[in-house]
Amino acid sequence: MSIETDIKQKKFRSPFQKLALNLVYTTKWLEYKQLESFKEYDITPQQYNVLRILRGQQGNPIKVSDITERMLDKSSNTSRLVDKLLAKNLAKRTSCESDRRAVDVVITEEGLALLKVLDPFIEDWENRFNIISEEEAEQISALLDKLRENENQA
Amino acid sequence: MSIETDIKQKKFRSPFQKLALNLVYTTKWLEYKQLESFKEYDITPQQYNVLRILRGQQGNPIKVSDITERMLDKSSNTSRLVDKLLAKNLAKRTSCESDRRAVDVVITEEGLALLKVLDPFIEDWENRFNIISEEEAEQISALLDKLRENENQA
DNA sequence: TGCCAATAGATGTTTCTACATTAAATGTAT
DNA sequence: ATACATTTAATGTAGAAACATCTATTGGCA
Repeated sequence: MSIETDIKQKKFRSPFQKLALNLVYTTKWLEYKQLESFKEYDITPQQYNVLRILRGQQGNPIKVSDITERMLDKSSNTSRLVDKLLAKNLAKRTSCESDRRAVDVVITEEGLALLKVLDPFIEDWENRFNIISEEEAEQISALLDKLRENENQA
Repeated sequence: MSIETDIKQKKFRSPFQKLALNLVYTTKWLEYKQLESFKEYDITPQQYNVLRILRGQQGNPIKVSDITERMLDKSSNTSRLVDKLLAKNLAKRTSCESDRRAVDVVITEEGLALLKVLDPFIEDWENRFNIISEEEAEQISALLDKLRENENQA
């Protein structure tokens, strides 16, 4: 369905306004789908994001602040997210020797196992994107990067 | 900055995964910018969304359920959002005569005045999108619409 | 008409987010 | 070496979101 139909708005101030609304709308839609898939595994998209970052470390510990750097939502409270993962035995926390302020986090076997269960779900809804071509996907990505370019301007 | 740098991830499973992450990341960035602009006017992006819908009615009342239909985030609790607007005298609520379950909502002069103050901010950050062409903006919008197409599949 | 499902919106509750503050450890400049 | 700013993570708190439930009203139909 077109964004016009979805939010029942016929006219937009500009193609840029339309794009901004469409970006927000499409992302909400995407997050909602994701939330739905994850619900039965009792994990939130944010927690999943952290888990995937941990897996990406391939066994190496990573500091809480470095997790934050890699997150999609950098304003989220990583410390408490890690708490949640600990409570479910999906991650381990050990104090960092080289810097005793820092805390090292590692994914557990249980965490890896959960990701393995979730992977097909994720791939499924990523594959839905096949409705557009790989080139188009790359192109949108590049344009999105461009939109964020003048971040520190004005 | 490229999404690779922003989330410190060099490789993606596919251009589709990269796009999915970029969509979420870019929208978070956008919402954060918006939140920042609105903060000094003590209004949230959601409340702003409702206010704009009310203004779009050009003086005609609109039911709470119809507001929800037009919102970007349809899962939000419109009833309480309207409460917030009432508390700030930005909207009025009257019971609907034809259906006593329903509630009619109208924007106040104060609400219109606030929107008028906010408009330039919004236009400013929409105009940043000028970094891409109008055609490109339209094209991304169209592709986003396409991505949401198979909503009810699988 | 009377019954029951459906709808509209309000409200209760738990969890999460945003933001500020705190506490400990480290870096740095004198 | 000491003082002070900075960094790192945890925590406190107010407000918001997510989700279920409740109440009132309406619509449909036997």
